[in-house]
Amino acid sequence: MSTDKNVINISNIRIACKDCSLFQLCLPIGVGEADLELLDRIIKHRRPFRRGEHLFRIGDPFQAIYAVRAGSLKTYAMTEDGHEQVIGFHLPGELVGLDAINGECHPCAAKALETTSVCEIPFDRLEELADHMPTLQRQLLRILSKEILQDHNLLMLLGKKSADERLAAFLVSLSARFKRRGFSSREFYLSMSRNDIGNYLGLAVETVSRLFTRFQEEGLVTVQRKHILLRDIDELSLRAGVSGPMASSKSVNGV
Amino acid sequence: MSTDKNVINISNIRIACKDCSLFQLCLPIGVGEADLELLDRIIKHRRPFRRGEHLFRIGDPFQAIYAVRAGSLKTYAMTEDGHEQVIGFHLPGELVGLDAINGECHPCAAKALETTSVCEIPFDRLEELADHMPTLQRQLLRILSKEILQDHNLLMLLGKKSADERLAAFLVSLSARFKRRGFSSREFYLSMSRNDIGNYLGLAVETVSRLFTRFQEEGLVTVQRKHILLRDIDELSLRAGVSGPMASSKSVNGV
DNA sequence: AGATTTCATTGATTGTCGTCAACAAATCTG
DNA sequence: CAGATTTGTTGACGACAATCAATGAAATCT
Repeated sequence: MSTDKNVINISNIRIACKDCSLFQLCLPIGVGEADLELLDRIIKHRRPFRRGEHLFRIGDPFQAIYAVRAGSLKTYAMTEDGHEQVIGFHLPGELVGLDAINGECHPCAAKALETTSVCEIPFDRLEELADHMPTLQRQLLRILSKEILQDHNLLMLLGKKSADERLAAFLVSLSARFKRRGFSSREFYLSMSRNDIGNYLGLAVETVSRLFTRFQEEGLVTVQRKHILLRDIDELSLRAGVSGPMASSKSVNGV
Repeated sequence: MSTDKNVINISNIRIACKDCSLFQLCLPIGVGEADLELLDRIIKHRRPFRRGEHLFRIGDPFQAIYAVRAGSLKTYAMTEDGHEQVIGFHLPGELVGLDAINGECHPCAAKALETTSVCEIPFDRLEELADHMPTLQRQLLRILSKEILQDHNLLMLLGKKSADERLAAFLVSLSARFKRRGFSSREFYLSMSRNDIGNYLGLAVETVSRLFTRFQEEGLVTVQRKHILLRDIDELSLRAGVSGPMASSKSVNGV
């Protein structure tokens, strides 16, 4: 917070992929050193984005995909009537911009939630590279497929789950993602606003706020502003799955 | 309906990709005849599936993706508590099973909604083929990306839209997809049940039923069982986008 | 064909969550 | 640091859609 008063020239402190702790998260390829070197060479490191800045906006020409290096960001689209719809939150090691591959320009925007640095991967160069690297090609397909899978999970959440199930699922999911990155799975910082959370989960801000309060009253979490402490992850996981009005009354569908 | 009493040997009446009217829909690649021939060779035509039969179930080992040839099917996943969640409906020319590429087995099931024939494309063979065909590789990425984009659209629908907006959007979307395939965009047959529609749209069956009735009363559609006639597509499109309680009252967000 | 089951429609009622509104806290700005 | 703006919390109220329940219509089965 206090060390980055003066922006220094990033290009000088560029870090190679092979030395990046996130490397196996963003492109977990099984390639040799030589291939990795090639991959590394096309990747651009850009100056960090400040909170609120856009990596790209809706309609921007698609040129590159991005890997989050540090910080976090959100992607969002616009409904026809000008409403923002948060599509996802992205933590270090995650890729952004995959939904633009098909088209000419970005169908959604990416905005930094805090000071965030990313690796820019020009897509045409990546494709060229992949032409001669079957492993990379296959990896790309897997990454996109995984993204589809994640979206399907979110679809289930929005289609079936009640408000508390949604928030519980959200917290549990974040917890797992932080853990995977070596951060605490019990305690973390929510870089997104309540508004963004509600938007993402298909809930009103007020509902999110109330739920945080209720979860806290029930001893599930301790919430202090954007700081979250999960006191009972098991119970939260339970709520994320089975709960709501049906769980108590009777067998839901005979299973 | 009356001609397929005896199942005949499908392998004899196999149709080449290059002669398939759907070819440019399912794999719109810009490849030469020779490449197309290679692609065609790995594709298997299987006997048609009857209504209710599964192409694959949740947890089945992933071996192939499928292109719908005729008929239609639904894909669905299971929530933790055993509830079915319809992920999508698939018309001729659309690919199924893309969310399994990342893993070992299918995360969702695919079930025929009517008598349906598909092309089975063994994925390992497809990858081998793509290793030597950059265009195919790139095409695959684009197809997956498109799928992601579609999921995002559905996310917006489930996250923000009211019940009538959802059904309107559903009908308009189906209409466009039928049109693309050379069928009527005004008049079509809903192969899926009301239950499936509701499940897909995150609504109760009863709500779907009531909405159909209401849309009919308002002269937007004529519904007769599963047969749908769109009387006012423009108005439906309008409802699919802007409507609900906010549209009338005041500017939603200053835009 | 009749019986059984599945599917679709309609009505009555309840509950969850969104909306409106006011307030508090924090962050931004000059 | 004070004022302004954004962001988060809490309460009251109402609406939309889910649930419960009953009936009707098709489709499937024997």
